[in-house]
Amino acid sequence: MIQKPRASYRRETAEDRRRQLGEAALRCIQRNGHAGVSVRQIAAEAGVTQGLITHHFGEVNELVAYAFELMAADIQSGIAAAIAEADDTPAARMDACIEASFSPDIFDQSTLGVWIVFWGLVLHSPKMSAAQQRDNGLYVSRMEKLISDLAEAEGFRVASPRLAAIQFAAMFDGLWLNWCLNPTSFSPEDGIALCRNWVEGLRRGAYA
Amino acid sequence: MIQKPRASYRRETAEDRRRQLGEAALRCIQRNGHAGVSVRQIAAEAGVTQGLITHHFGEVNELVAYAFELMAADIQSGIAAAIAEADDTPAARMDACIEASFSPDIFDQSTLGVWIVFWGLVLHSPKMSAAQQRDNGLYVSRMEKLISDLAEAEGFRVASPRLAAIQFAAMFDGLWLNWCLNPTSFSPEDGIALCRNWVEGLRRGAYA
DNA sequence: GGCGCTGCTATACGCCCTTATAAGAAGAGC
DNA sequence: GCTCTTCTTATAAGGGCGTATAGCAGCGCC
Repeated sequence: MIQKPRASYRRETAEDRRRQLGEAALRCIQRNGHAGVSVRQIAAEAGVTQGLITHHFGEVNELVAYAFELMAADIQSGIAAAIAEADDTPAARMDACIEASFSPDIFDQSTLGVWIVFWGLVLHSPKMSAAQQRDNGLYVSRMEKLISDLAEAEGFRVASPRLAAIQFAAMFDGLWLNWCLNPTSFSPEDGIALCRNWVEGLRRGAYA
Repeated sequence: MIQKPRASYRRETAEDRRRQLGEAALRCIQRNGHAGVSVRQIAAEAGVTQGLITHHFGEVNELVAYAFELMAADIQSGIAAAIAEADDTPAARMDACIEASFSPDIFDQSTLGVWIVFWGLVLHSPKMSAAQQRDNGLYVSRMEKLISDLAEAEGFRVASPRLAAIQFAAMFDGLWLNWCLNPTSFSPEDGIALCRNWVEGLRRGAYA
C-alpha cells in the first residue's frame, strides 16, 4: 500500500483551534444551511482533517453548540456596543438598540440564515437548548432594562416590563426571520420605523 | 436467494396517498426534527415502502414542501375559521385572530417545532421558498385587512397598514418561536394580552 | 540538540441515506 | 371474468456521514 505523504500543519492552542473550527462551521451553515452541519464539510472548510473535530469537541453537536455561542456572543456584543456608544439617556439607548438590530452587521440574510438553522436544532439538542436559553435570557434582560429605564425616565407605566421585553425581543426575531425569508417585503429602515412605533405604543400607555 | 413474501397493500388514490405521506412526514419532523426528514423514516411512519415516495413525489424535497403546504393550510384555515365565527365587527374579528393564534391547536410546542424546522429549509430549497412566500403573502394580507378594517371602523390612522401587518405577523412568529424554544417564559394568556396591547398601540396612534 | 507531550493526520468501519429499476398485484372497465 | 393500467413492493448501487484508532510530527523544554 502506498502511503500518502503526511501533510504539514501548524500546532495551535486549543482555544484558537476551537474558534477556527467554530467559524468554519458558521461558514458551512451559511453556505449550505442545515446540510452544512457535517464533520467532513467543516473540517474541509477549516483546512484540517475530520479527526481534529473529534479531538477538540468529542462530537459534532458540541461544535455546533459552540458555533452558536460564538455567533450569539457576536450579536449581543454588537448591540451592547451600540447601546454603550449612545447618548446616556434611556431614549437614546433604546433607539441605538433598535438601529443596531437592523444594521448590516446583524441584519444580513446569510447571517440570519445561520441563526434560523440554529433555531431548528434547539428543540432536539440539549446542548443547543442550554446555549439558546442562556443567550435568550441575556437578550430579554437587556430589553427589559431598556424598557424599564425608558418608562421611569419618561413617566409612563408598563404593567410587566418582563413580558413587554419578551414581545420586543420576539418582534426582532420575527422581523429578522420574515425579512430573511422574504427580503423584498420590507427594508431595514422600515424595520427601524416599526420598532420605533412599537416604543411609541409603550409611551402612549398601551402596555400599562 | 430467498424472496420475502410480498406484503399485501391497499391501492389508494394519488391524492389520498400524497396526503398520508405528507402527514407522516409531519409526524417524523415532529418527533426527530430535521433528522426526521428522510425517505426511509417517512415511509416507515406511513407504513409503505420507500419507492412509493419517489413514485408520488419524485424527490424528498417535493414531499417536504407538500407537507409544509399541508401544515400552512391547516394553520391558515384554523385562524380563518375563528375569524369567520367571530361577531362581525372589526374589533371582534381582530380579537378572534389573536385568540386563535394562541389556541392549543396552533400554539403547541411540537407543532411549532415542525414549523421552525421548515423555516430552516426555506433558504436552501426553491420549492420550500415558493411555498413559504405564498403562505406568508396570504397571512400578511389577512392581517392587513384586519388592521385596515379596524382603523376605519374606529377612526384611527395607520400610516402603512401593510408594514404594520408585517410587524403583526412577525410578532406572532416571534412569540411562537420564543415560546416554543422557552416554554416557561410566558403563557398563552400572556401572549394574547401582549398582542392586544399591540393593537391598543395602534388605536392610540403609535403607527400613524 | 535531543526528548517528550499531545495536537494533528490518515485511515477504516459501519450505518443510513437517496435514487433508480424491475417486477407483481390491485382494482377499474369492458 | 379478463385485461390493462398503474400503484406498490422489493432490491440494488453508490455516496456521505459520524466515530474510533494508530501513529506521525510540531514545538516547548530541558
